[in-house]
Amino acid sequence: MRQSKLFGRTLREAPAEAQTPGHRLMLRAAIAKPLAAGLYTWLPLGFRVQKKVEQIIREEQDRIGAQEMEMPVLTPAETWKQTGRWDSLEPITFRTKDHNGREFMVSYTHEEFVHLHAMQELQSYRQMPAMVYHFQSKGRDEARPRAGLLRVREFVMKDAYSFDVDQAGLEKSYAAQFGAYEKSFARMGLDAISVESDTGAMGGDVAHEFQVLTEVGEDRIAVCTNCDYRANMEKATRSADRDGAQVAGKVAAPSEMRTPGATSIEELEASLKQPAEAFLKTLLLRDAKGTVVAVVLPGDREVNEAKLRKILGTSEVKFANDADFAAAGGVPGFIGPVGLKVRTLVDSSVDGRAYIAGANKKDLHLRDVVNDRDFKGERVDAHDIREGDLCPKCGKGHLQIKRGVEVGNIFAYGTYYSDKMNATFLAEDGTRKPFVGGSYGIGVGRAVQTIIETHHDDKGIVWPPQVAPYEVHVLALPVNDDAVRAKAEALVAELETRDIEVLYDDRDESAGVKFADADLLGIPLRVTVSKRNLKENAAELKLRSSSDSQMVPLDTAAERIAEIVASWPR
RNA sequence: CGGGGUGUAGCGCAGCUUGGUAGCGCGCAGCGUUCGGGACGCUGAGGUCCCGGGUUCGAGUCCCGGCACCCCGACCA
Repeated sequence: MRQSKLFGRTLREAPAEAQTPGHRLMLRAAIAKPLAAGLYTWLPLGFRVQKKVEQIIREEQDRIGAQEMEMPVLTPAETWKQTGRWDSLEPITFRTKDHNGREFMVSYTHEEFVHLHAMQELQSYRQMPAMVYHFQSKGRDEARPRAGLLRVREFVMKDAYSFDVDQAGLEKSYAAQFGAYEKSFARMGLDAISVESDTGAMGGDVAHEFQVLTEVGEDRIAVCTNCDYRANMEKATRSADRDGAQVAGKVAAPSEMRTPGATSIEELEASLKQPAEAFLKTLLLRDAKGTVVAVVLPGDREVNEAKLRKILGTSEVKFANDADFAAAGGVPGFIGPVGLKVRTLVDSSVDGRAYIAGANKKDLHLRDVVNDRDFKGERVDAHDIREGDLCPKCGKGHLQIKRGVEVGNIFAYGTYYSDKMNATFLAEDGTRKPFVGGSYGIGVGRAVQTIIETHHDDKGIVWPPQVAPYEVHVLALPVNDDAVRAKAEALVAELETRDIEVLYDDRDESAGVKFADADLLGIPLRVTVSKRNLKENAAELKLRSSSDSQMVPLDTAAERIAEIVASWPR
């Protein structure tokens, strides 16, 4: 490919909207360009990277026996209505109608439709296990697209679906996908770790996310310093780090104390000279239906909304209003669990000690409040874990909070969809049984930008060879020198006959511009054919990932380059 | 959806306070000199100043309304 003809120019300065390093480099190196908020066009260089990433995923899916197919982007409403997701996905999906008024959704995911096909194609247990996948665009009307390709409104996902006869089969399929994911991400140069995750809109119980730890990520991940425990914050738990021994017997009954104007934990800490953990924090919240619930936590803990939503089975948790307070018998600023007339959830981090809690009377708190003696509630895990908490798995290591980009996820949802859709097969015993399934997604564009986020230096991208848009970048210096141009073009031609992917910088630009652009584009091997090098009848070879270079005789340069390219991982 | 910010040439920005013929750098085109780390000179092209309404003799600038984009949060895979 002649760089002078390349559709896509490099930029010396990044557009102002670009925030993360990868986003800036993606725009400067002409990988992809925005069309509207959260909608991106792949330019030719980026398109090649996307296709290479897809090919790696494809090979690993094929290796575990998944079969590639393709389902449409536009999907009919009736099927979504069978599983209830037509309504539940309403806020974040794009919808349209055909000329007859029939409703469609731009596919958000394809569980419903792959089940529809499975019902027709998989009639007998003999045909399972079965796995299919496709690369297809997904539409998601994100409230806030951000950071280039990291969160967009339309993107290509590899989504795979497994169908098994029972739970044991599903576990095998799940493990196979897990392995394929590890291989896929490693091959594309991503250091992805698996973490336990919430199942969100997909339903089911078991789920893992594959996260690449980087500061630009928007997910928060708890990672143990000692063992392999890692979990998304919306799922992470911790080991109790203090003795929860019941001490109620030695503690006096609650007594009132005056705390005028102290309506927050901070004010109580200051006025009573006690640490935050000596207090009980009581939150009065209401769910999407307006049902009110109280959540009791130690004063030094925050509630995790994702956990709470899951516990309550609701899509939304808001603070209660004045009427809710009145109905529950609480006073804002002085609310406490004792005597509260509302469903009460007590977080697992509340232990047996004597706490100071709101008295549900203005300017009054209670001291010596003990859980399960002075108040009772359902025990739940609804708190945010934080840096330094004890690992729930090994009990020795401490948890660190890191940021990550979710590049893939796998869900074992079981019969969640087949039950709702009555999707069954004929089992060995002659009865009809529901498919036991899982779904497995990878965001291709997000993976590409994450590769850039984690493979660059101050000059530009440093592509892992396996996904680089081209393998070799040949620079002619200067291109209007007849001898230089002739030698460079001969070399390019020879490399291309060896099936090496070459970008040839034939632009009439200065050396500085060409070297700077080569660094920016990040093609793994740079080959300079110049007037200077020609005096020694040599070409200079330099790896983008290294600062060293070597001179090789021109007549054996193609051979040497082919060796280097052949040595790269595939 | 809440909070904040920004819309002026392909990109980065100034001009707006105090209304009076739209600028700078990079990039782009032509010519010449250069040619191993973002060269130099000369000439030139390129703008519905986000959109609509208003005030005014006159609006990029002031007022009203809208839209778009970015950031933080909420939400979300």
